[in-house]
Amino acid sequence: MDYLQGLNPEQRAAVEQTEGPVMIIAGAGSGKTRVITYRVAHLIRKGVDSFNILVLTFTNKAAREMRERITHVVGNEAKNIWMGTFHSVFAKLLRVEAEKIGYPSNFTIYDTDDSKSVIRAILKEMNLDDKLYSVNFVLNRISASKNNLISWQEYQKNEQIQADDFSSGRGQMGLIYQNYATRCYRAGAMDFDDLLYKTNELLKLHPEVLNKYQHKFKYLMVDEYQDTNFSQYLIVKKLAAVNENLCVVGDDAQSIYAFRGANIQNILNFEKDYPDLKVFKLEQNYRSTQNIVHVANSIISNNKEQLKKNVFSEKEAGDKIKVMRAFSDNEEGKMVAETIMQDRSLKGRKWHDFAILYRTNAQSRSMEEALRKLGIPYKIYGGLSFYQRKEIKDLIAYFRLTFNPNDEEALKRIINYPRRGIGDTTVDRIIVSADQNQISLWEVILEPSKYLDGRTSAAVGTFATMIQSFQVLSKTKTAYESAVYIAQHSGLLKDLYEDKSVEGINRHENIQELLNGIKEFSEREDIEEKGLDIFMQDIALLTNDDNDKNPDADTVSLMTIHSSKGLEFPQVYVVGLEENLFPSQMSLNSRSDLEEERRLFYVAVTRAETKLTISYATSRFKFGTLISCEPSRFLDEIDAKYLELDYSAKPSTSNNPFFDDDRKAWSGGKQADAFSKPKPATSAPVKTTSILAKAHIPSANFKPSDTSNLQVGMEVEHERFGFGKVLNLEGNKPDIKATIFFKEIGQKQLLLKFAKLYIINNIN
DNA sequence: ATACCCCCCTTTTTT
DNA sequence: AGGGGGGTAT
Repeated sequence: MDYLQGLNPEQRAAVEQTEGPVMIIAGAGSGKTRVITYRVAHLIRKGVDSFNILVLTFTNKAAREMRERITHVVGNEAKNIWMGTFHSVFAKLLRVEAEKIGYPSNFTIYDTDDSKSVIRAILKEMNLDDKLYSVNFVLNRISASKNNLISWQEYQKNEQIQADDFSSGRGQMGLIYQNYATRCYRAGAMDFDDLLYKTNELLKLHPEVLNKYQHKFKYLMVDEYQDTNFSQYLIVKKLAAVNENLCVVGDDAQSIYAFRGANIQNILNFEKDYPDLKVFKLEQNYRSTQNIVHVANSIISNNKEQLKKNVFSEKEAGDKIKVMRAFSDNEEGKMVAETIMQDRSLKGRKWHDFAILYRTNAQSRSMEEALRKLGIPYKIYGGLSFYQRKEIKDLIAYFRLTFNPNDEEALKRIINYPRRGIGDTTVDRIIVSADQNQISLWEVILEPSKYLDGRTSAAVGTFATMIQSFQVLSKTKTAYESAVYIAQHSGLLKDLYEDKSVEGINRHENIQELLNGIKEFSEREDIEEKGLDIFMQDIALLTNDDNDKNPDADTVSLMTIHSSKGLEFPQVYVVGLEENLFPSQMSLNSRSDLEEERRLFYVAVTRAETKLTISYATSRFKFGTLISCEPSRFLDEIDAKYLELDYSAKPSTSNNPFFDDDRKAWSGGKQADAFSKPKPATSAPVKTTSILAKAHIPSANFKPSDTSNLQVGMEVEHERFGFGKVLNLEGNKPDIKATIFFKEIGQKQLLLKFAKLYIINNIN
């Protein structure tokens, strides 16, 4: 039990209290992960069967790291622990039990894009105004309902909800919810929220199943408990009801997911659910200097509702917190990049000692540009995940359809990609036929001649046969063999291979990368089943940091504050501290939203170990328009004695329409108005005009020639595309397609029967 | 059926 | 600024 030696008394007490309900309030940087991992290790050392332990984390990454650290202490036993995110753990459980609630065990998991697409289709069908019923609004409303375990039936019956919807003119919401749920069910699909919602349904309708897992999971631990929603809360409560060996770990000050349905009350009220609860508070911060901890405390003290705790550091006081003012977003990036450059050589840092944190993903651009200019290597976390790329989603849609032919979103995505002559009209006809005959789209597709006319019916039939061949094949082949076969025979690989543009090559490489990933999976020795269906099972739940090829590379990290939770860096830059950006404009309407923003700021600040720099710009581009910005109210909330203001930046004349050469006005003021914004010359947004691409002006004598005898090598002029040379001709009589290289715009394909071309010469 | 152009909206955060 | 959807010419 030597691992207990490295813990402070409070940490150790929390580790050793293995029985009964336990709540650990862990301040930022207080060794929370250590405590959880050692607690699990301790359980196993004490003789608890690792199969009886369930650990729920917030990210896959956290789960992976914990498992590694536990393995370090207890060895291979760690493999048997059920450990993962709520979504992945209960997806796994649902795969086993799905049939009990009417789903196939190979159900598809719809991601947010799939959900939105379903909603779009429903709105269209119901003829609803998509301004009033915006897709985001509808999805949020459905999501919130599911997270509060309100079924569509209850939604329609609930008077309060109905009154709300009607008063906002959205009386059809209940019906939309019903249609959405029905459609997902029909498609054998669950969305993210369903994974929790349906788990609740399963445990409620099937006491024998509940009982089974209650006895399986004798010990439960939940990390980041402050971020759980009602649906998650109830699953945990039910599973723990028999043994009550439930340990939750969290920090109410770091609750930043209320927008997604997380309920901070789950942690604030935990004591009421378990009166014999043992509470441990971890208050010593081992991560940051005293100055950083003081700043963090002074920020969070502006929030009203919180659990009392006193986070302190015994490290050195450290540097003051630097506040930088820039005059534009680009300049902010430049200042950050330059100080990173300086500090690296001055203090002998590595690139990976630095992190730049921002409120919104859109802010990454100005930072990237600045880093690139100075040749600083960086890596962006979050943003578009590998699995969200179009080409990856396309190939995966083929896989999805192979294993679940009812998956309508997958079907719609690929039925005409690559192009096989099945257009929107045909797809609409298939949908109508399916509705009329009360059958699935797939059933229509299987017998196309019954519902469609000759030419389209043949194309659809070929498509169906192809998918069926994938189904047969995948039953016997490994994941890799099946995947390669499907990528080739769907025509997708060829389609991408033929695209020689930079993006096309990139897409082709991405597909190869996915196939490589599947190959690795196929070659794994620790799993028995290696079919493509197994690989597919939780692919929808993977995020991009699960696909990090080179996690140890020495690069500066860029990410949103949300995705920085749980991480730490010696030097941290928190950028964009401006009103309407941080705090976000959306949060200004309610106290609780504003408090969440403040907690977010708290999270950002507490990522820093030794040096923290905060910056803001007085103007920035938003939606392609330059706007002027005021410093964030959060800056005023920090006690000035911890701050060091750097107003040395001189506004550069380039790209700054606000700057009117009146430099005197820009010198830093006193503390009272230290953050007050210099008045710009213009207060209204300044529209920037884009440079128009020059259009080709046809020659004076331009008149379309007869192109029936057009030959490769001829030089031609097009009304809009300008001068070009014929590279290739293909196709038959009326539908001859010409590939022409135009001087001004590059290669194009034109149908001769439509294109108006003037033949200049006939060199051949 | 397809390709291109224009206009709209976006930007809060993510499993 | 950039991406997506819808409308229109090819």
